[in-house]
Amino acid sequence: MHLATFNCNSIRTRVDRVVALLERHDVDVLALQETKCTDEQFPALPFELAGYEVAHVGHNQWNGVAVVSRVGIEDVQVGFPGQPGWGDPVAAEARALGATCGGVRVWSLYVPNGRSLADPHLLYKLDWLAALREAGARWLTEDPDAQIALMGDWNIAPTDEDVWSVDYYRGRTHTSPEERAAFAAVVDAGFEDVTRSHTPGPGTFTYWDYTQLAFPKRRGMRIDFCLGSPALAARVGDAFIDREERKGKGASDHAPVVVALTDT
DNA sequence: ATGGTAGACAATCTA
Repeated sequence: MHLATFNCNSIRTRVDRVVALLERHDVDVLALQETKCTDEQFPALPFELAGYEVAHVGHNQWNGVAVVSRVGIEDVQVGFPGQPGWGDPVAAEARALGATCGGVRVWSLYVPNGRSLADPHLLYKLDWLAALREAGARWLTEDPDAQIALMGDWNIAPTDEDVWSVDYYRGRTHTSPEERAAFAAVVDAGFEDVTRSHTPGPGTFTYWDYTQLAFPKRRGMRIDFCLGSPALAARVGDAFIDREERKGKGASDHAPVVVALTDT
């Protein structure tokens, strides 16, 4: 079975490319982030014609996450327990969607960006990750054998290897000790980055800014991950980053990450 | 020259 995660940066703009990558990589379950549309606006038909079901949550032009599956979608859950909100009035954003697909509890996650180290949005990001850690720890307490895949855009580069320049990101978000600690806490709760050993760095990235020719200059970050529970991690046979998808006109600023699971 | 690119939506906001 193949799992994948992709920050598509607008599903309406890129639906044909996304369906094509499902077929190109024989993907069974795809976690999408930044769909940038409401549930009504989500273009489900192209996925259904390709044999997939879709679960989506989107409130407006920002955020939006989905799970796309051809191995069933059960127990769809919008948001995780304790997920902090944002805005005025404070409300949960469309940043987390869970669904059970082919026996795997898949979460499509779009971690808040943080914006800058002095911005309240960074505290929101840290709270959000702490709450996710608590929820994840509880899921594992309830069922230590659960196959859980926390997939998405984590907006954190966990190590210095995961950015093109340590100096460039000093004083910016994504590499601060606080953000890295928040990511490490999720790992400590029992979720392993299942992609890294199959996609070694340095210079291995999943995101490149649209500006300043960042992609051809190989100036990127590794911020998209699949964190697996022990039972899920034990099934991972391979993983890769589809860097080709970032090339050319009309690409997202992220590349998809694909994880191959062995059969149970 | 407060730049550069992309998307949603229609004056800015987000990344």
